Amino acid sequence: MRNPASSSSGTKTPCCSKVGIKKGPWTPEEDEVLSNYIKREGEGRWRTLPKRAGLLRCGKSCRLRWMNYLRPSVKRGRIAPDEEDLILRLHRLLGNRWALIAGRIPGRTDNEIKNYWNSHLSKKLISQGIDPRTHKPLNLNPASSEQEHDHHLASSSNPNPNPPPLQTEETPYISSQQATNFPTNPHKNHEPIINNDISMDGFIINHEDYFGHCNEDTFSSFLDSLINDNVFVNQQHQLPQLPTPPHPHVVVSSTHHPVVSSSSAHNSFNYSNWEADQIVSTMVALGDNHEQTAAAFNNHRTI
DNA sequence: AAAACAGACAACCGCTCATGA
DNA sequence: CTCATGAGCGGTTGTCTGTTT
Repeated sequence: MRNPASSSSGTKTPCCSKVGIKKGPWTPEEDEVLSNYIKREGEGRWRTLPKRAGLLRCGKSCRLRWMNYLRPSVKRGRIAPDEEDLILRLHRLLGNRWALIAGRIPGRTDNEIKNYWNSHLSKKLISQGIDPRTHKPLNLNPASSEQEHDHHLASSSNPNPNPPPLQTEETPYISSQQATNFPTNPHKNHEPIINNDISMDGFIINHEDYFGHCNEDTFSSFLDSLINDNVFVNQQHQLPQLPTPPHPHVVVSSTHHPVVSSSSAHNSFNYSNWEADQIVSTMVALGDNHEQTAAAFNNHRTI
């Protein structure tokens, strides 16, 4: 890991430039101190936490260590194939919104997913001829792009044609607890410019019409629906029925976060249903631009 | 056995947003 | 309304580790 004594970039001003603040990898002793303190006092007040806990770290570093490594809910180990598939689908919808994606994958952190994407999935997509940023075929040939696109989408979204059952003891897909972890403050910087009207496959989608009334819960519900594969079933070439609460498949918890019942996730999720038909029709209906979709939701959430 | 290389991932950094004074 | 502060996010860096030459 990093050498604690060395700074990665000489000219940058670190957040914790104070003398005596330790950097670099955490020791088991530091982990224990931090864990014990947070278990005792709870999370939050990160800026002052190091001093109160007796750690020579900056608050940011403590928060990161806790969130990405020490939290009891953090799941260690390899990314399972079903998790990978979910990451792929969510990335298609959301782009590099790692925190948002992580919020949908139990026990995984944004950092972990980001690392996995950069080291595994992006390369995997490239090897399949897919642009990992746009999820569209590389070297687009306008004449055959759609067909090729569909083909690649099908193969990328489900690399294994006969996957094992998704819901297992080891890999719960979306727990109700996880569903309630939907971030309350989705990051909003770096949002793309939104085309108000997207024309694709003969449809005109106006975000004012379709997303103008959406709020965060709606977006969350919508994601849940996509994950649970219950929005576009039997909807070929129809505009998506963006769930306007109350959505029949979403239980809104007391914290106003939609909850996907595990049984629902279990029973309704089926790899075959997530084949090209579903995903492609979804994205076609949405203009096949996950960033625009997500941005549209975010953009109008506050209006 | 040693060096070179590549992959994995923990950690850092700067930026943005939310909130309260 | 403005400013300061805290928190969270995504991009990037740097080190460790395993593999290849």
